[in-house]
Amino acid sequence: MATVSVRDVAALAGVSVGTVSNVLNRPEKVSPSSVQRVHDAIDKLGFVRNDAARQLRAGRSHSFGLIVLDAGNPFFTDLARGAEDRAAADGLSILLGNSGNDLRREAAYLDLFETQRVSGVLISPFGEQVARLERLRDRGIPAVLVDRAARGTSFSSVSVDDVSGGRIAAQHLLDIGRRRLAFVGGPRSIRQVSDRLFGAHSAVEATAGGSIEVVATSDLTVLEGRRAGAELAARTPGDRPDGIFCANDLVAVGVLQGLGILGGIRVPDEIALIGYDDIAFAQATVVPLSSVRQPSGLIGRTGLELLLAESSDGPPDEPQHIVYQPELVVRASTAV
Amino acid sequence: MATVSVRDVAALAGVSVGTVSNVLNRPEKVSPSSVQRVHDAIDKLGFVRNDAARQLRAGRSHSFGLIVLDAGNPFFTDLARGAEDRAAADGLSILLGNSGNDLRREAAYLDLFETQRVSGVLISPFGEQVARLERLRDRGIPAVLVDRAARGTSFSSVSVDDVSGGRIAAQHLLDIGRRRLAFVGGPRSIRQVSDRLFGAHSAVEATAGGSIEVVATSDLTVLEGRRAGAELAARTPGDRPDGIFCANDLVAVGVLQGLGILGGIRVPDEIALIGYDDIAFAQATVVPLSSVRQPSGLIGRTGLELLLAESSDGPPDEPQHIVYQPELVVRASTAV
DNA sequence: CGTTGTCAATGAATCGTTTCATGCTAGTCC
DNA sequence: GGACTAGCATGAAACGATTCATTGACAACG
Repeated sequence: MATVSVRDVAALAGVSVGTVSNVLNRPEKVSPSSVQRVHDAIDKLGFVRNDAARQLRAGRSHSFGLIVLDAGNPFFTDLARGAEDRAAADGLSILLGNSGNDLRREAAYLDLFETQRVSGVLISPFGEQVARLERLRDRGIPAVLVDRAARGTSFSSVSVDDVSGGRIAAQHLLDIGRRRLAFVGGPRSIRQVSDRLFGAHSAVEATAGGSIEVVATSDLTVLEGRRAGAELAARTPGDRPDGIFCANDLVAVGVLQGLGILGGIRVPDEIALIGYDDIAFAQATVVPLSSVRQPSGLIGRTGLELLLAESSDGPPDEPQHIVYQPELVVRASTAV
Repeated sequence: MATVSVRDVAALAGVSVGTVSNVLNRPEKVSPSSVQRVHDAIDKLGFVRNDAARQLRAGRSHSFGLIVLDAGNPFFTDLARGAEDRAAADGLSILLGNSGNDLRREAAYLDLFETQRVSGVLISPFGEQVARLERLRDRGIPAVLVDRAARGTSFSSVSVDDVSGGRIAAQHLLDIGRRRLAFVGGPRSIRQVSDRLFGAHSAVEATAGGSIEVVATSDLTVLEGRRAGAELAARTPGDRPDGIFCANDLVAVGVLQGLGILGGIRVPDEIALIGYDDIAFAQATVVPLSSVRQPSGLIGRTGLELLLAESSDGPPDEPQHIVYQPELVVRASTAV
C-alpha cells in the first residue's frame, strides 16, 4: 500500500524531483535520456500523479463544474458530453452535478465546486444564483450560463433561440401548405413555451391567410397532449386545424395518440404535426414525428470554451451571449 | 482575489490554526467561546475550505467515483441519485462518469479517479476491468460492481435478479389466465435478455397448459418491437399468443404499436402485454404498459454503503453479492 | 585564454489543511 | 499544599507536486 511519489520516481531514475516534474509537465526542457529513465521508473513503480498536491500548488483544480437541470434529459446529457469532450482535449475534466430542479441541490453543488476550487462553472441555472455566481467570480472562478440567454447579467451565456425555433416549426407547417395552425403547450410561464409560441406567431403573421390558435396545457406531458389531441379530434372537421405545433415532443406524442387512436384522424393527411426537442422517441412513434433539434453538444462545447478563455484571460469587458439556431428535422408527421 | 486560509481565520479569531481546524472537524473538543469566535471569523472572511489541501493531508479524497453505462438511462440516473444521496448524508460526494459503452472512456474515468485518489469506485462495467480494479484495490481504492452479479470475481456487487424478474412477468400473465405466451426480445447474447427469458420459461413450465414461444429481435428497440408486433398480428387468431412478455419497455411499446395500430388487435382483451424496466414512457402509451421495475436508487445506495464499509474496514474476507428483487407494476395492458 | 551564453539539472520553498506531542490552567482529591 | 487530572489550546511537521533561483558543464566567440 506504499504510496509512490515523485520522490521515489526520482530516486529510481537517478534524477532530482524537479526533473521528474519537468518530465511530466514540460518534457521538451529535459534531455531525452532523462525523459527515458524517468518514464521507465514511472512504469516500474506504477506512479500515478496525486491531483490533490498538484491542485494545492496550482491554486486551482483541473476540473470544471457543470450543473444541469435534469441529467435524464437527452438535451443535457448531450450538452455534458460536448463539454466533456472539449475539456478532455486539454486534459481537463468535468464534475457533473444534477440539480434536478432543486434549489438545495443546486446550492450544494456550487458549494462543492467552490471547495474543490474548480477552474470554472457551467450552469443551467434553476434558482436565482447570480449573486452566488458573482461571489465565485470574485474568488477567481468564472461562470457561464447555458440554455439561458443571460442578457442583463454580467455573465456570458450560450443558448438556443427558442423564438427562432418556434418560427421554424410554424414556417415548416406553412411551407407544406397548412394555414389553420394550432399551438399546443403550456403553461406560458415557462420561457421556452412562450418563446416558441411567439416565434410561431411571427411566422403566421407574415403569411397570407395564416392563423394560429392556442390550445393550452397545464404541463408538457404526454397525458396533457393526449387530452388536447382528443379535444381537437372531437371538433367538427371544419373547425379543426390542419397543422399542429407542440411545445415539445412529449406533448406531440400525446397529441398524436389523441388524434389518431382516439379520434381516427390521419396524420399528416388531415393534420400535420410537429414537436420540439427531437427526443429519441420522436422517431419511434407510429407516425414518426417531425421536430426541432437543438445543437446540445455544441452548446456544451462552446460554453466550455468561453470558460477556458475567461479562466486564462480573466473576465471579459463585455459578457458574450452566444445564441445558436435550432434545426428542423422532417419526418413522416409533416411529410406531404 | 486574496485567498483566505485557516491562517487568516485564526488570526482574526485570535486562536491558533489548530483550533480552527478543530472547530471545523471536532467542534466538541473546543470551548464554546472559541467555536463562536472562529465561526464569526469564517463568516466575516468568507472562508471556504480548500479541499485539495485537505485531501493531500488525508491521503484520499472525500469523493467516490461512479461509472455508468448510459447517463441518459433512467435506471442509471436513479442509481446515481441513490448513491449521491447516501454519500451526501456523510458529507461525501460523487464524481459521475458516463462511459457510454465506450472502453476508452471507461478507462479514462478510472485514470481520473485514480489521480483524484477517490475513496472508492462504483462501476457498472462495460469492458473487462477486473485487472484494472484489482490494481486500484492494491492502492487502497475499493470497488463495487453494480448492475452485474460479479460472482467469480473478488469484488462485491449489487444487482437485480433478472431471472426472477422474468419469472414475475410471465407469472403475472399466467395469473390473469393467459396460457399461450410469447417472449419478444433479443439478441440472447445480452445477459439481461437470456436471464429474463429463462425466468419466464421457469414460470411457464410450472403451469399446466402453459407454453411460451420466442420471437427474436435483433435489438431492443421500438422499431424491432413494432416489426415483431406486426408479425404476430398477421397470424391467424388461433396461432396468436394471448400474452406477450417483452425484454424491455421499448420493445413493448413497439409491439403495442404493431398489434394495435397496424393489426387492429385489442390490448389487453385479445393479447395482454408486459414490458420491463418501467421507463417513464410506459405510463404514457395509448394503453399504459405493465412493466417490471428495478429498485435503481436502492442499488446505488447499497453499492455506496458497501464501499463505505470497505473503505473503513478494509477489504472483506468474502465479497458480498447483494441481489435485489424487481417489482411488478400493473397497468392497463394486463388489466383484466 | 577569458568571457559569455545555452542547456540541464538541482533542491529548497511553497501551497492550505490536519495531526499530534506538548504546554498551560484550573479544578479535585487526599 | 502537593499531586493529579481534565480540558483546551498551541504550533511545528507532514502530505506530494511544482516552481524558480542557482549551479554546473560545455561550446562559441572575440
